[in-house]
Amino acid sequence: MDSMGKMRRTHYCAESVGAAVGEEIVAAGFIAKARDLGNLIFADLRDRTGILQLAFDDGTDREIFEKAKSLRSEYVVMAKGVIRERKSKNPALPTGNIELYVNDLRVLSAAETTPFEIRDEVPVREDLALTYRYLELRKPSLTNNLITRHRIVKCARDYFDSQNFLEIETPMLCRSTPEGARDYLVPSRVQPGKFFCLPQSPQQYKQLLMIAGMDRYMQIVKCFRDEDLRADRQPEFTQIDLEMSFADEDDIISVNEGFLKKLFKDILDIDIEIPLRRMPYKEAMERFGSDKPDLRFGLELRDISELVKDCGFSVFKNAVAEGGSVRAINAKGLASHLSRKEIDRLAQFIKPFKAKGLAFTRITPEGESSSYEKFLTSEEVSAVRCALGAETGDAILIVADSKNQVVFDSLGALRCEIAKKCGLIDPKRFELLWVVDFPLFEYSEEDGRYYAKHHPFTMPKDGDIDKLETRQDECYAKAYDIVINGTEAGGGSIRISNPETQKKMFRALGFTDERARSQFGYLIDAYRYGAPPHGGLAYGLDRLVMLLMGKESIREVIAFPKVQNSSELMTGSPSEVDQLQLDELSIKVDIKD
RNA sequence: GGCCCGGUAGUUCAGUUGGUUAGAACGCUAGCCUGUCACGCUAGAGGUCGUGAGUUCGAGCCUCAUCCGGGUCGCCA
Repeated sequence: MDSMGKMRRTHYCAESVGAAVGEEIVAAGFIAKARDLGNLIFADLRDRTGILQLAFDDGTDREIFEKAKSLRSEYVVMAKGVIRERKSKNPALPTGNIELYVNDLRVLSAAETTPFEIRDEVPVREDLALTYRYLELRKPSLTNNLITRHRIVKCARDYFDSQNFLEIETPMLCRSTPEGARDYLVPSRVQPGKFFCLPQSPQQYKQLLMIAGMDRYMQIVKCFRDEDLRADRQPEFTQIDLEMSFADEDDIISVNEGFLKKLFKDILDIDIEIPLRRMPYKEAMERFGSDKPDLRFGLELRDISELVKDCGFSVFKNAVAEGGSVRAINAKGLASHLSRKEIDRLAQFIKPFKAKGLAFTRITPEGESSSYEKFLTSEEVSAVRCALGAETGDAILIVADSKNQVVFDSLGALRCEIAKKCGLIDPKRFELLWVVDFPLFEYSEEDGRYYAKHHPFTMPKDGDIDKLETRQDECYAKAYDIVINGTEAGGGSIRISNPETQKKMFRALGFTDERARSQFGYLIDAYRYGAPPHGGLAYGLDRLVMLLMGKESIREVIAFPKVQNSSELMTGSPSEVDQLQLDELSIKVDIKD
């Protein structure tokens, strides 16, 4: 093995295009690929910026040439040489017109054959890749994801700094509060039997920072939720968290539209039009069956309850009679994509959303078929078709249920599934919108009580404050979500800053004064000493990066992600700990089967 | 906790109705090669078919259990 000695890098690989032909430079990195042609050797040198081709030939010093012959993939080297034009260019490579004609080569570290090839083109089983994540991260695509993530974080810091936000850190060891996601607990050694929890978000601290007069706060902050994982969910994730004083909904939204505009310009060179569209929650549900609608394609829902409430198809009739609805999607021009077999598959697809079935009509040039029209009068059939604008080539898909939520959930999921399967989504397109006017409460039939849809500090709409304790189902919230391509990228609300309103809110949620005081006493007290009106928003940074990079999984934009059972395969966490550690923390483990 | 999909060479995969010695590509090793860049050519090594039971004359293939990974519903104020 060689040592670097006094040799130091002068250029990153991709930067070498800026060097003059004939200039002597030093580059360093990993050997991506060595090609030995006999008396001519090429080696692709890779660093985080890209590839630079190293060249050795019969003009090369014999000792260096022999060393070059020994190069294998992933060897770590430092190479000094002269930039020269290539005899045969490679237009696929940014540095494809030049190469480094090496006159000094230091092999700094050899490498065993890696468990998988370090190439984007070769897919690797995910658990294997994650076990050797440090190798997978060498792949240019993964490297690029982390670089872009860095640029997004920097963009956020720069923008919010320019808008007078202060970045302030909040504690990672917090007080546990029930409701919401499960907490990760941290035992206190000095107070046996007591626990900290890791923050699900710095929500209460940032509100207290407003009361502290910090005026505008932001933080790039890790958050923790002990819930099951998904493609877009990790138990630890990062938020761009912010809060501002003397602000109402419009102020928060407009500051953030400035951020989003800069973000899309800086990262993707896309000009997004602001102000963004705003859509009330109710409209989002009725048109798209979702509170995070993907607006890159149509397939909107239509309520046909009125048209079929008296029809001869009992499924439709009963759904309406029992207080639910019958809603339809016209899959315009997709009848040929949606074969009987495919429709059967879709009927299975919506089962988890509790839909009992999927009614359909296919209108193809070859003929028509329908699962329900035979039960309807010809007037009813044409009324439905007319309402949906159905014509030859279309397929009508209908879900009926006595619970509207079931209809929304299944059709909402269905329209996304159809769009994905039929290729209706342009991957280069970005559709951003604010979903606003959320209900303040959510009723849990299981528990027989209302829960805060957002959190218990969310300000009701002006005018709804008097209804808090009597008509919970009619109360709306000063809350808003930023939705990008059907993904909730962030959300926030205006907070209650009046102690009287907060008291009402707790009562509406069924909290006794004592329970509110024991859980949130410090916060209730704080609002007694002067609180500016304030509100804020938090982005899911990982999701934002994933969306901007067009990635399918959040794991692709996190350096060391966890897998579905929340393990980290590389280090093997979580793990058992030494009995001494447990004893010191007064913890007894009792595993139930 | 439920449902669905997957696990075969270092990697990505194929493997017919259960039937001889389990294949391919890439990678790896060795040799040749002066313009390659998915280099080319020649030769070679490399397999507990995730694991454990069971059915069978015979299991990569069928059954059961289990482990690992992915997707999803519940869950995520």
